Amino acid sequence: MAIQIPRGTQDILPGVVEKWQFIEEQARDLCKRFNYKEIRTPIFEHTDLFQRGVGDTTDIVQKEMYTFEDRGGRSITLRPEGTASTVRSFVENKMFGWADQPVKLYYIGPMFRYERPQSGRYRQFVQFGIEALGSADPAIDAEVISLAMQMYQGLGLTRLKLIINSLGDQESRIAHKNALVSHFTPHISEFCSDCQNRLGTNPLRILDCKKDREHPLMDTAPSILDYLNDESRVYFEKVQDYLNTMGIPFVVDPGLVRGLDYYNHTAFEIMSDAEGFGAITTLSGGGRYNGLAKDLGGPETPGIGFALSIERLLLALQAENIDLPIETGIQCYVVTLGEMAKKKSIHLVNELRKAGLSVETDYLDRKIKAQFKSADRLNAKFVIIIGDEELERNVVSIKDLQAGTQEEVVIETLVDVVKGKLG
RNA sequence: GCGGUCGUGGCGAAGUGGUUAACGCAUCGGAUUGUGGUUCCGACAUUCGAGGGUUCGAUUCCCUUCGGUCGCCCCA
Repeated sequence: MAIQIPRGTQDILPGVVEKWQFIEEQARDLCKRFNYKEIRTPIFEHTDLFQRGVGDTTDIVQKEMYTFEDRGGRSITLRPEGTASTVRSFVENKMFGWADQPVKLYYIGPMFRYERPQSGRYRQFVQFGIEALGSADPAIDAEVISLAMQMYQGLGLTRLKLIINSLGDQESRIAHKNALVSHFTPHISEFCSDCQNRLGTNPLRILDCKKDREHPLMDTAPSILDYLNDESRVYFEKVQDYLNTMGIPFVVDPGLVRGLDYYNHTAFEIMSDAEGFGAITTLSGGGRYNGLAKDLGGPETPGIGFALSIERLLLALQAENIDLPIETGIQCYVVTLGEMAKKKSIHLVNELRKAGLSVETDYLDRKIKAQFKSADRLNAKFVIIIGDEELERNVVSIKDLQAGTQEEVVIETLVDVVKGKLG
């Protein structure tokens, strides 16, 4: 039996890869406009990075990492997300000392999580993400959110829902956490086993639980928004102000809890509410992580970022019936008839390509009819016909496939004539 | 990690415990000996995901396994 692709991965083949290229171009273009520079970090890192960066209690670290020992006995992990690597690189390369601050970076690349695949979820998936390090200005939070929204809107998506929340600073978080513990503790036995564990590890996540959603204590649970200290509250208000100023609609959801430990202050998620979308409606997520650089051994540096998955973006496009303007087709197809013509065509094809044109020809010794069929299927603008008969007169024929017209030109002028026709 | 569902030619898709596994698309050849997208004719699965079992006989029944797909958990 032939070897199969590993579970949860996919081959992206011609015909679809053009969509990926288009989206990646859009992302790069967008980053250029927002002045984010690309960073490329390794696909694998030391396992410690994610344990410390993403957080030991998170599902990602506890059950989803691709971890292995290399031949030198080091514990290595395929990156499950991009922020930890980016901040590691920021610290390691002392970017905090760069002249231009804040440092604004973006990445596009594969991430790996060991999960059961389903619609919109793969074991290897591609994230496009940005990180802005070195600024604690709420305007940067708004900028990151704006870039994320523009990425989707620029591709034509409309069924978008932006949800934001504030997780507050350290002080606020502790106050809220204590309030949650005292709220849930008396009745914790009525909750699912996951939630009973969460009470000790990360009580915030109880609010996220789908199973216990109906429990009366959920609605009355203390909201983080009521525990924000003045500084955190003002910060969050400013972020909202800026979003309003830019005309970006959003909903504040105090229940929005991001699954990674490093988040504080602003957290946001963009979802699709398009019909026919799968169960997973989150298109992207992001937030602020002011303590992360320090946790990873660098100076205290504020940071914020977000990441989106290209796979889910494609699903969203499909759900909204949006076709990307993908260009297919070639400019010339060279049809040959006869031995002499074949030999001559090799040269002409090469000349046309050197002149910058996209050109294809037959390599299967097919009959004329089949060669024309190929040209048609390849969506060629022109068919250039080279036959022994023409060669004797030093000409070739050019046929415009769309118009159906055909004319003869002197061989030496072919390249110029074709270029002229293509404008 | 748990559950539902599915697995037949390049693709889509019928089908039945029994001698030749429908059909559609695509492909190739011919009608049209040097001209495409239409039409007509012809060709194209020692084989029904893999392994094992039941049976005189299995693609069809059973078990195992791998994979797709959808959902739970969680996330992008």
